Amino acid sequence: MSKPKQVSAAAPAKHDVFQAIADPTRRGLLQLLVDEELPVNVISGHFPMTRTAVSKHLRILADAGLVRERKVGRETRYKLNADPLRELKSWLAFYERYWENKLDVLKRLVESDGSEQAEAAPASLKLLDSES
Amino acid sequence: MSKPKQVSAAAPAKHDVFQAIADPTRRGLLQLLVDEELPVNVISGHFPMTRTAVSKHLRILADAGLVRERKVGRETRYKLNADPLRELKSWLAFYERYWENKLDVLKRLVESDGSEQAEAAPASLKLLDSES
DNA sequence: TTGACATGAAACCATTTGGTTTCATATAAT
DNA sequence: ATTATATGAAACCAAATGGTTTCATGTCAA
Repeated sequence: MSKPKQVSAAAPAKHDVFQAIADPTRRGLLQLLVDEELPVNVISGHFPMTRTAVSKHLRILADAGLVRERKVGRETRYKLNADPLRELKSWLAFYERYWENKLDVLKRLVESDGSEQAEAAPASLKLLDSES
Repeated sequence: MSKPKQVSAAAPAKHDVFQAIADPTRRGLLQLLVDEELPVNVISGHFPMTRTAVSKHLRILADAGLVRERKVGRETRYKLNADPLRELKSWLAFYERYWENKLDVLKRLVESDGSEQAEAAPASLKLLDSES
């Protein structure tokens, strides 16, 4: 009886987000549903495959929490739920410092010889806030 | 006339980065190689599978450009190359507004003065708690 | 030179994946 | 009440995936 009603957060994530976004069709689905809630019928019209196939992709996305479904009459409408992408973001964040090579250059500069003048740094320093 | 034909030449990406990071073992590999260049032998010691299996994962990562290999004597050493993750980052960036803007949802709600329909308010407010 | 070590390639296998077609069910429309 | 629509579930299938074992090759050490 007690239907937990799927509140917020804590998505069970039977399919993890990494796997969910691995498929290009699925990424296309996310993009399509980014600001519109659409029924399966309409959604599948955008992809070169069966409605059933699209439906299965939607299920995988739903399992990963990336999409929310809502029954309206005889149709099921889906819309994006970007929340689980936060996990991706935090995973990515860890690696960001490893592609900002300029940052490493600066770091080496600062760490390896602190005795020298720090005046050479300004140009490099700008790179530190690279991202908005 | 001379077709630009993939100017960058840096990212052949036979395997795309989305698929490459979909596998947990592969993500583990990236983490392991984050600041150390290691030979296959040592790398495989960290995973519960055959050296050959690890080697194949490394190949997939290499194909996606996420790892660089270098032959040293009779061993092949691998190290992280985070650069291709930029693609992921930019893909993600597009979706960021769809989770950051939950604040905006509230803002819109408050600003519209709720004169039309206030029933949605409590549900929306709940979404705010999902903060990392 | 001979033998041990490090590795990738190949052949093989079980499971998962992405897709299809067919069928059942619930809701809308006539 | 009957028919049409929207959808998911099931059964099925080919290809990809993740793994294994075996083998060949190149390099280091004795």
